[in-house]
Amino acid sequence: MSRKPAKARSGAKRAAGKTGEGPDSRERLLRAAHLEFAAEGLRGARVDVIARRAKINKQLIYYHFGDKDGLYLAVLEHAYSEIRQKEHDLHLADDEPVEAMRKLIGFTFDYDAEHREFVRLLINENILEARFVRKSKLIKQTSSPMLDLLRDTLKRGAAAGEFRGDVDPVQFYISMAALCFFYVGNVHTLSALFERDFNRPELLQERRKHVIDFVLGYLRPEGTTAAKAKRSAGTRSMRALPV
Amino acid sequence: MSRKPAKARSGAKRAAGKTGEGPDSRERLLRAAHLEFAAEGLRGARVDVIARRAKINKQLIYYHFGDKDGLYLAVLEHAYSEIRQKEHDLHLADDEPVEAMRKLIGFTFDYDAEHREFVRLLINENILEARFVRKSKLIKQTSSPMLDLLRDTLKRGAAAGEFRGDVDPVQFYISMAALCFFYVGNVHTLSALFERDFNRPELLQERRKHVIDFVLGYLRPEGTTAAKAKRSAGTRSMRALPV
Amino acid sequence: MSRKPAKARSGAKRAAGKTGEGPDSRERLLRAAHLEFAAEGLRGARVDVIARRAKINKQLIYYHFGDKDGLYLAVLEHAYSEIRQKEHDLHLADDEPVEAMRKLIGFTFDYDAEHREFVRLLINENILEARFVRKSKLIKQTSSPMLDLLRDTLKRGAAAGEFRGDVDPVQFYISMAALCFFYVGNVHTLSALFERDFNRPELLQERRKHVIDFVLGYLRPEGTTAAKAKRSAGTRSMRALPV
Amino acid sequence: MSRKPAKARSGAKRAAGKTGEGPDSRERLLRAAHLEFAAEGLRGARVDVIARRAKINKQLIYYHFGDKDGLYLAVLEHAYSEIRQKEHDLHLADDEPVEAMRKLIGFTFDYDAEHREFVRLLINENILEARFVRKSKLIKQTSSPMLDLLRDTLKRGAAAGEFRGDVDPVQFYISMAALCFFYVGNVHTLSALFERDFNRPELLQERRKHVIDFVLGYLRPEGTTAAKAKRSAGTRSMRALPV
DNA sequence: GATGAATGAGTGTTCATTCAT
DNA sequence: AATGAATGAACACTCATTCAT
Repeated sequence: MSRKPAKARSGAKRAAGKTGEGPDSRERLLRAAHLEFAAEGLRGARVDVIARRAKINKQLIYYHFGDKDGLYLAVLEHAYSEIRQKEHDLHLADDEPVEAMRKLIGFTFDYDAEHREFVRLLINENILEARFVRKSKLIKQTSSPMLDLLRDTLKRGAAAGEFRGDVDPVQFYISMAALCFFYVGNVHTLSALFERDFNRPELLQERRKHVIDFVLGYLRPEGTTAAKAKRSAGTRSMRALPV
Repeated sequence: MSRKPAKARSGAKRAAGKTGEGPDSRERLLRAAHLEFAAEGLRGARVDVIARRAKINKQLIYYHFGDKDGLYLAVLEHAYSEIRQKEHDLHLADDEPVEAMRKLIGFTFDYDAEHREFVRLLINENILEARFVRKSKLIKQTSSPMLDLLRDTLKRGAAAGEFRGDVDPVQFYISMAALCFFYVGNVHTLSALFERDFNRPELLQERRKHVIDFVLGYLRPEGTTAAKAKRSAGTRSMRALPV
Repeated sequence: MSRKPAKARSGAKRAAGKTGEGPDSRERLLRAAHLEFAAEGLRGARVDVIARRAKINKQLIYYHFGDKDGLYLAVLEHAYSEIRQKEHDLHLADDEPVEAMRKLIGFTFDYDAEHREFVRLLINENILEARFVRKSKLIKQTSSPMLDLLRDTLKRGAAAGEFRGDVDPVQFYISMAALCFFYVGNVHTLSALFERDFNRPELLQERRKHVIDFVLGYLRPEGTTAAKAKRSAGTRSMRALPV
Repeated sequence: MSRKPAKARSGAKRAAGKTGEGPDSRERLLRAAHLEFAAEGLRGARVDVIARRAKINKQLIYYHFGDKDGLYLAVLEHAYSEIRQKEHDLHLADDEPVEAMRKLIGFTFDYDAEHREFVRLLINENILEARFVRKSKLIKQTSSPMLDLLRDTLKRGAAAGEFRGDVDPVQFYISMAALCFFYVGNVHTLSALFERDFNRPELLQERRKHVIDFVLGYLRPEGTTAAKAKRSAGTRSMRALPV
């Protein structure tokens, strides 16, 4: 890592994807690096291990990405891109506010639960004080649409008398993300302290339900019964809002 | 060739505290290690750096703690102990439910915000899959009292008609911890994505208020106005529930 | 923290020999390691010293042999291979029994005397309780032919009435090896105790003669005069039977 | 070892033995050191391990023996002394030549077989090029009587027509020692190569018999039948001639 | 694109030895 | 005589990176 600065080749090429190289060594490399960086962190990850896992020669990493940092950034951008792509396919604006919110929370939870390497990657990026996210325009550009969407949903819900009216969208977004993310990210210490395995499917579902319940419980307008907010807490798979 | 890590010394002595040996190198060592492990993780932390910061000879680390892992475990246990000690001094059971809850949330948030190294340590411990927390009886033993206390507070609040009655204490605890912890732990990526500095004092206070609001909003019994739950959101510094 | 030794490279290549890479760093490495291990033992040998002597980068040792143990094993196998190779070129079976035996003893003595590092290596390997010899199939496989040859020679000699008939080949081999090996291996304490330098050429020759005399003296069939066994005790350089 | 030269306390005291200290910490220390040095060699032996095994404080070693080398020398001298003491109690001169020789060989073999740590110590001392034996007057002084005794026995045997007359006592001594010592010292590689466990009691006895047979076979005067030399090859426990 | 060999700067750990009491 | 704490100098091994082809 940053022992001697080298110039990364890629750039435009990186975005362009495969240029007809072997089967797809670049893809394999990114995948292997993603797993290794998630599991070990930037510093902990070993270039040799990544190369071995991707079944490529170590030098190729330097050829493609300049250095370890370059590879890490590529992995991070790739991971964000993937999510944004999936988000693009969702149409939350078409749903009613409560239903949209339910979907949003459920999807966020599910995505975190099913993509622990991604959660790990974000945790690691915070340990690095977001050094790479800050560097990447690509990543930052894609976060505003989701906030706009959330703001709109909250507004529609408040107008319909289904949500309370004093909700700050940014704080709300952070809270919702927190309720999902924290559980997945801290599952090991939680499991150790409470002496149960929070990764068991039943407990995951229990948590999922609780999170939806928790968020909708907060969103209730003053004087509203919670009962209404309770039906069909299990709707799944829509859209994730990564941190 | 394999080298076998030796066993660490002390134990009883460790708990007994300083024996009057001047500037107390052992204390300095733990403090320096805490900071280094929090900043760099177990693997990333450098034994040399810790020794230099503690102004002791590197070998002394091995003399006192056996190896790097031993030092890490000691730091972890020390960190948990410190909090438990502080908890012991608080008397949440003496307060009314709503007030107690307010204090609890406020303190949790404040503790996380003021002890980022501790938050980091826990994040890192999760990256290690809680390998060390699981190993430590000391740490696990001290988690149950706090859960009992929380359970009791929720029960009292529900009985008084101030809290909803269907709250699972464990899930609730995790959620409350999440709302505080996540903000501190992920402040860098959040700041980068939303392009503002979430560490600024005003934003910290705004978050603090939001978290209390969010939790109490959820706790409202059905049909209750949120207004009541809003007064005096600023009570500070009581008790933290670390993960 | 535990570090796991990596696996060594090559294998086939190792046997294949140099690939034309100039001064052949691998060869130099083995030679340097042989000397260092012989002089200092496995534990006492210093990787840095070996690297310096071989004029290569220390890391290369790990690249080629995995770890210090791997290098030691390679040296051991290389040393045995060399001898076996030399043995292959000798044709003891073509000689008359007494002459063959004389050659065999002389060569064993000479080889030990001229390859003290090899003697040292074996001594060291015994200190290690033959941990590496036991591990190596290569080494074990090549020991049986020489035993067969010895058995055959003894049989031929007995049939011709030149050797006694009750000789156990294994015990005999050990005894012959002992008479040569011990002198070389313990030359320093022997020299100190008897206050003379047993490494002086005349003393070496005296010993050589004595050993041949001793063995042939034992081999005499009952009732035979020793005189016959005495002629031409000086034949040299044929075949060594290392331990 | 020789990192900073320190002055050993002992000297006269060392020879004088205990001066009324604890139970016998000095004895325990020597015994523990003997085992550790035999097993690991001078360099390989660990001062901490010795201290732990002897159940004394590490510093005491430095108090008593100055440094590691001093302790090693003390162990070596102690080991030699012990044997000389035992030798003193034997009265080989009283036996008939053949019987005396038989006893001598048997005892040498038995002593080596039963005191492998001593064998190891000597091997190690040779690796050190007899640096310490050479330094020690005590050790050298005690080797001549045994050579005189051997010379006398050979002379008596030759005069009686029971031994050949051309035997060099020094070479003979070395050969006899070799036949015993080598087997014990190289038992591990021998066992590995011949794929049997040469430490098994039956094989030890077989070897013992062979060695006596071998030596007496050599000693036969010209024209003598071996049969005579064969009776009662099993007499035991008399006197050892260490190297 | 792709590869094997090579390298310098660490990195955790060990060890004999000394200090202060 | 005895002890716990402290230290400097190694030491085996690792890792990101570059060279030559």
